[in-house]
Amino acid sequence: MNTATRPRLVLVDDHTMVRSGVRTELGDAVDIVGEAGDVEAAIASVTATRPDVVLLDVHLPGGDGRGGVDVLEGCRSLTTAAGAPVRFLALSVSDAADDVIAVIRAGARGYVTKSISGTDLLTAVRRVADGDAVFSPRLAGFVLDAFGAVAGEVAEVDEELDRLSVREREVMRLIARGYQYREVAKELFISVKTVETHVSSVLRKLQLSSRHELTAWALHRRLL
Amino acid sequence: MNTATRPRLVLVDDHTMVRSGVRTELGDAVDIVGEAGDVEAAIASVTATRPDVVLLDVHLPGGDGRGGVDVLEGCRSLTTAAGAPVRFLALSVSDAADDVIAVIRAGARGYVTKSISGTDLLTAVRRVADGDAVFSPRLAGFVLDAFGAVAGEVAEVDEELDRLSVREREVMRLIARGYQYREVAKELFISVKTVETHVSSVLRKLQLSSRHELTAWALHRRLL
DNA sequence: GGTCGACTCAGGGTCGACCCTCATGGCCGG
DNA sequence: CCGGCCATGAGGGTCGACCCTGAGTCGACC
Repeated sequence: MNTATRPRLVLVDDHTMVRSGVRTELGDAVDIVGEAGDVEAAIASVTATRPDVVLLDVHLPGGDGRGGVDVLEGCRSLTTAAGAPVRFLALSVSDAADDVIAVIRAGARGYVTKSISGTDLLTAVRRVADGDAVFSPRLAGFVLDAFGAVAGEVAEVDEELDRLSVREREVMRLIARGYQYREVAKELFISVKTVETHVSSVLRKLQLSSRHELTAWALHRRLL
Repeated sequence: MNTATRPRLVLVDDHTMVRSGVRTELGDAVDIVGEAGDVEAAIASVTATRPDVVLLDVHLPGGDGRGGVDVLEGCRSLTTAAGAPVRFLALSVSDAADDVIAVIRAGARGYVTKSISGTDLLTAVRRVADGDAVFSPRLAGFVLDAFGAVAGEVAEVDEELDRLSVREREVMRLIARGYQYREVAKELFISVKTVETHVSSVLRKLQLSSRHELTAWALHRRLL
């Protein structure tokens, strides 16, 4: 992702008025590829379209009644066509600590309230698409205190990550999760030898020397 | 650890009166093998005695001025003679969220305030020694919400862990962290062949088949 | 048309991970 | 005193991880 292209977006909110408002405010700057008003429809839509970013309402009907958290858990580990993870930006009327914690723990990369301006929302969407963490100022201090400074690290990740090709990123994700070469090969329908080639490139580009270091690296950057 | 034996304890608090009070209240039920009143002395004492539990004051002079957190970071990954990790129970006058979060993130297994009764403190020490997580009731909800339920899982760990010998546990910890056989051998002053033997035993006893699964296992049980 | 990068794959080599068997010595409980 | 568990370690074997060289296709860009 870079700021020149339009992020592909899925919009999840049970209020039609809110969805309409977001569409109007963001307008042509994004590509809205899906909308949903409940948990089930949201999971289906995100799985089908694999967007760059999901704008996710925290309080949502359906599922197990835990709102946006159910959606996050139903969409674990999805990736875009480019191999980047599908990222979630929580959009809520509430700034209660409990809501924030639950949705961040479930994997959201940001949290903003519905009082945000259109231009600020666009900025937030773009930053999340780029892998940054985004929080409205009054939440930032709280969240970063609780979970350690993530934001700073994430920025530098994509510099190194950008040097990898799409295919290399796919291979890297599987290797870091402990897959064997043979398993990666079967998963991606390529030969073991090709997997070796990609792994070698990844290790060289990231200046690592073994799959263990790769795992540690990915773990540290929270890419798993 | 089991409740029949007396847990070996190190007491860290800058107030002599508090240490005296703890000694009196816990009396013969524990074996106090060290005491300290500042960060440096605490690290030295814990490193030297490798107790089952460290009772740690959160606000402590010395170090980098971050109190108990400095002690925790100075004592990373220490183990007792039996191969279990040295566990820390934070003891504080404060129940401010910031204090709790900082010390838990740094690795403490529990947090109680100084208003606790002697019998309750003894229970807390024993539970921490057994690997449980312990928090005073009004903190429990907050902490578990933020960091996920840890307490339940830990109990079942030691059943499987108990089937390993002391030496096997030491080897396992290093392997799970990504050490190579050669590095483990050097670290423990034994030959590579002996490391192989121990690793084989560990994998067989835990019914795992590779170091990757071991890492995942240890990660899941939060032994790293 | 030529170059360049991404993706694909093969051959061949080194080294680490993991397994099995076997052997020694110490310590403990029967 | 002996059988058993533990820690130590050797020999020998299979297989996976990682590296280097080389090479064919395809699409993008000049």
